[in-house]
Amino acid sequence: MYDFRTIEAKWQKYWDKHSIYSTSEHPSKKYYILEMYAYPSGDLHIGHFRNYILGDAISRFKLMQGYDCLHPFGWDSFGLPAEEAAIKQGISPRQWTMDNIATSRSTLKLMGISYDWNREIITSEQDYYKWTQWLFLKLHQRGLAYRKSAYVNWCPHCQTTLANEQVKNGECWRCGTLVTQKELTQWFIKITDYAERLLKNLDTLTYWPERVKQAQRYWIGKSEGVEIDFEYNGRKLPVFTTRADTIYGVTFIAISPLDELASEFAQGSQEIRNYVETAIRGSISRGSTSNRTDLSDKTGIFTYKYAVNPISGESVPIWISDYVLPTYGTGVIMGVPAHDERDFEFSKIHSIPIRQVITEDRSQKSEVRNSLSSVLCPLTSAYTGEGVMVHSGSFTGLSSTEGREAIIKHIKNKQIGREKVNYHLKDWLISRQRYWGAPIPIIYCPNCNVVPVPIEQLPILLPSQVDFTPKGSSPLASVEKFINTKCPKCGSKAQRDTDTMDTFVDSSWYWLRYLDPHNDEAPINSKLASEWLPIDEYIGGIEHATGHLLYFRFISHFLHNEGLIPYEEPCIKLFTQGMIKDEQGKVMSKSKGNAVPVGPFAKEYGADVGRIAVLFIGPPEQDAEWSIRGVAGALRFLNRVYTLFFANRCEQKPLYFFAFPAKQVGVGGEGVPAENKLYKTINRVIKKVTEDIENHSHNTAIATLMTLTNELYKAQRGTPQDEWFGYGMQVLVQLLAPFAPHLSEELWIEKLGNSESVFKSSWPKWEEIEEEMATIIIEVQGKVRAQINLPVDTTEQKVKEKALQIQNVVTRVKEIKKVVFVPNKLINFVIE
RNA sequence: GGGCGAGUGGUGGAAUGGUAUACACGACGGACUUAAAAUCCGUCCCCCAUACAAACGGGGUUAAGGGUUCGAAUCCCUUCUCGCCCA
Repeated sequence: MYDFRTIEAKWQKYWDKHSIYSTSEHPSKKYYILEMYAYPSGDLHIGHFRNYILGDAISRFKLMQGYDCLHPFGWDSFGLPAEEAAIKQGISPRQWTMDNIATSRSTLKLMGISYDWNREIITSEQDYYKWTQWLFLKLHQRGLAYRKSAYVNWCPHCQTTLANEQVKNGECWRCGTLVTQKELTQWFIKITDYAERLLKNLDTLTYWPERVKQAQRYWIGKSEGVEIDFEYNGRKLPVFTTRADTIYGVTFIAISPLDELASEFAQGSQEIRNYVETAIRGSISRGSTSNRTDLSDKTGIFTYKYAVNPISGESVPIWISDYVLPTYGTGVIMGVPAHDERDFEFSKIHSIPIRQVITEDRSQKSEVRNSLSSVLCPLTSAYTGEGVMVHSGSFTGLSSTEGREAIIKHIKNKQIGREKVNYHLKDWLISRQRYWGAPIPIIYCPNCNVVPVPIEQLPILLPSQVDFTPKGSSPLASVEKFINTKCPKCGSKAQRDTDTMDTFVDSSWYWLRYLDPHNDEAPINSKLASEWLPIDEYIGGIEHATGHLLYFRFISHFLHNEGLIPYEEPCIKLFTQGMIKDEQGKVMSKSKGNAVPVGPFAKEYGADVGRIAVLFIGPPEQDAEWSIRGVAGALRFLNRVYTLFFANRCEQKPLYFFAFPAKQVGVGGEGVPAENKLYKTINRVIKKVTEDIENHSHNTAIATLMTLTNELYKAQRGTPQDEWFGYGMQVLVQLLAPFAPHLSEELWIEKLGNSESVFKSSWPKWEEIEEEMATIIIEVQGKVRAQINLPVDTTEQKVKEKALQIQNVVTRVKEIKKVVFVPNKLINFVIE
């Protein structure tokens, strides 16, 4: 067993000393490879590690291909767990955070990840969050940060508000507590201004996984429709719908309990008041603003009020129901039970009439009119498809499409409505009532109202002596020294905003800070941005599809708009790696207690073994089960590679003395023995491994290297020694370097006698060897019966002749009906 | 409920229209060893095959069933199971 402890420590030191991973000041052929940075919650586990090792293999591969790589790392170090730890353990959040960073950083170093540590960033340090505050001010300056009072998602456990993207199935993304609604005045970022571009640009992201793009499309959720003004008591009651063609099927109006009108109705009736209050508290159902709730438990209450349908002139009852989302459309919906599933359910529960006004299209419209009676049969479920309008006044007989157009025209003429586009995407709520985050740089002045902190006064520092115990308001609110300040405009006594920013603000722009992390003049260096952007490849978890990756794109669009960066879209290729699960199939995480920490693992088995084990486990985009069994295989493989370098496995005579004359090494050398079997294998391996790394099929790349190792063992046994053996050894070490860098470096320098790092060597090139012979499969009726070796490009006639000489073939073939011939591959005789 | 993805040996997985099961794990056998571990070498889908054994023989097999094709793990349809996302 090779001594990985000595070898790994030795080369890590060597790489450090020779600054092998430091980034070029100005790249000539750049490759910006980025892995999602980490939240420092203790030590890293195998699940995190998979992400970094993937990126590291690619980065080293690109390095050897002659790219100037930018491969940085940093810490997403603001956030709740630091505060919780502080409350429990009594150490300061900053201390806890910095300790965790130190542990995790040393683990990454132990695993030999090729980060340029000079560019490390820590979002909770003032030299970073100063610029997060700058970003907020910039957004504010452009009118994209605004304050409003609204019902917002509130996590009772974390005692803070949450963005829509942080509510999963009505539960808090961090702690799983049921999210309720609370009315608060908060800061929002107007991401909806960019909704259209964020949506449209998805089509240009060729190298993003389809499922991420699809998730973002759904999340942005564009729907084109109309707003139609119903009338209540002389007031306009606009409703949004994408199905104006169903307007004659409206049998009720439903408004959200959070709507103003609902509270107005509540004042007149104890019963309604009770309902509205319960609904708001969220105890009736999962009252998140982002989800229309379960179909099964739609509650509601009739108000005994009626609205007028402006097109049919009918009176329709007004209901209050919690299945109406306050934030979607106008917060008021027209209920068309015959043609909307949710309305149908609601009608069934509350015995509201159902009226069908669309019938399936039967191309002959006259036939439709004749069969109107059939429409009167009660529906057993909503018909949500398109069709032909019936019972729709003067619109009867039009198709859904024609009907929508006609109705739009009609409401425009009569000024009772307008065309409207709606999005599911909502503005980004960023205020958090917690301590460990970037303070919002806003001052409230009794005279000047809301005043942004002037940029030159940044950073607004987090005070250190604070009571973090959650009280439902920000811990900063009780720090007199922090809140009391002077108005930057008029100089009178004023108070600071006491909330901190969502940590997703920090992570929306960190990838830009890596370009020039120590710049204290500006957050972003535009010149460097033009040299390094866009990110060539970004690697991270799929769970960020509609959170981070949306904010990340949005902020990139915004900064592009500001002329600070050259591209709208931040990254060309996105790779989402699968999760690591335990043997019970549960996702590995610290909170579940099944996390395998990387640090102790590396000390016991070695970094290279861990790297190979993780990469060989399966296709990187798929989930994988972590098992210690895979480690044994990785260890055995690396040991076999190492042992290959010692004659008869006695550690005296290194084998490199077999040497490989320079003129023969590589492509197109004189007298290349193309007929040599080992030479052919080597070239096939170079090609396969190169292509596999490019496609991120690291598992099969390693399998191919195992095959090469096995072949070299066979060659080593053979006598006389194969003259290409030495070349094979050299190639093996180079191809292995991205995966097992320490061992490769050891063998490259100490055993192969090179004077410079293997990462300074250039990636082996392969020669396409013209095969002289081809193996041709012989099939009868599509079943394999034989195979023969023939010179390449043998004609169909010749192959046929040869094939029919084979016993196994000729006995089956009597009358040939057809012959399928694929040159150099296959011949198939069809007989019946 | 909707959308997307997956289902291949004892296990992780390879093969994306042309020799199914590469590579590894594991198991078994052999070599080495006083012995063990380690290491090296080899065997391992099912049936024909119920005396034992058996391939350079035949047949079958990629969740189940059907279809397209000279030829399907791969493309299409139906069903089942699992996973993720959205409701």
